[in-house]
Amino acid sequence: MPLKVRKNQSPDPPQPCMLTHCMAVISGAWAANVIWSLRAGPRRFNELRTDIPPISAKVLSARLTELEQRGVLSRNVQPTSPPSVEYALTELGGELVPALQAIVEVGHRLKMRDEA
Amino acid sequence: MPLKVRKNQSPDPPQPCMLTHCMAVISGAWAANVIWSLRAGPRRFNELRTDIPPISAKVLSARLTELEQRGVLSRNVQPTSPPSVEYALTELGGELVPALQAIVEVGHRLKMRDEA
DNA sequence: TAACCAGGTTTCCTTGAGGTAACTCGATAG
DNA sequence: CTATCGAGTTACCTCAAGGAAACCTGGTTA
Repeated sequence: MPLKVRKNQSPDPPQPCMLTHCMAVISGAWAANVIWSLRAGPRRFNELRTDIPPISAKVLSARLTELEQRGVLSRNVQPTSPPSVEYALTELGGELVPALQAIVEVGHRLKMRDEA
Repeated sequence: MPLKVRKNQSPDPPQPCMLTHCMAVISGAWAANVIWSLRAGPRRFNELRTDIPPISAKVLSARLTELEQRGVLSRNVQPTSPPSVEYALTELGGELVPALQAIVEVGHRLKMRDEA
């Protein structure tokens, strides 16, 4: 007798793929690191580059553009000379920080565990 | 005068790359979906396949192996015939669920916002 | 005898994300 | 006049993660 496929009890009312869609917000290389770097306040392009050493200008630029379009962060050109550009988390973007924090904490404890 | 690079105020004491390391726990295609599908209880291989329709057996298998090695989920062979295999979140793995939940909520609100 | 099941593994192929390096631009400092 | 800076582009390449499809194993049922 074939095993019967149990209904998944997870309440997933709105759309089945909400998660996939929402995870896309922080997808792409270094996206989480960028958010992480901005959690204590605005940073300029080159500051982010040195915060996240192995990131290339191209990818940082791409990620910043995406995250801005998605409403996670804002881009602010200062009229200095040479003009400098400050990136900062939006209000909604800031709410991702505790989530990342939680993931870091679990990751940390998983590491503790398998070092023991 | 060159702009001075401000020190990043983010408290990042343990290691600078903790975040990168921890995010790797949920990296790989469909990893978050697998965790999400297990949040309401154990599921079998083929149940997960139908929970997450566009996933291939190969990738699901790879992801389950990784997540098990990382301590996020457990694999339990039931001595039925044919043997069936149940996957379930570990205690630590379960703690990722609220984090994913938070990301989903922000994603949802970002979507609301740019539909308006 | 043949087909089906669960739970995978293997092979092969493709694609697109990411890395590197060089270049741009306008302003300013030496 | 030329080098530097901040903030990016652009062109090019590569390679490993994923997708598709076929196959496997041991037991069961029709």
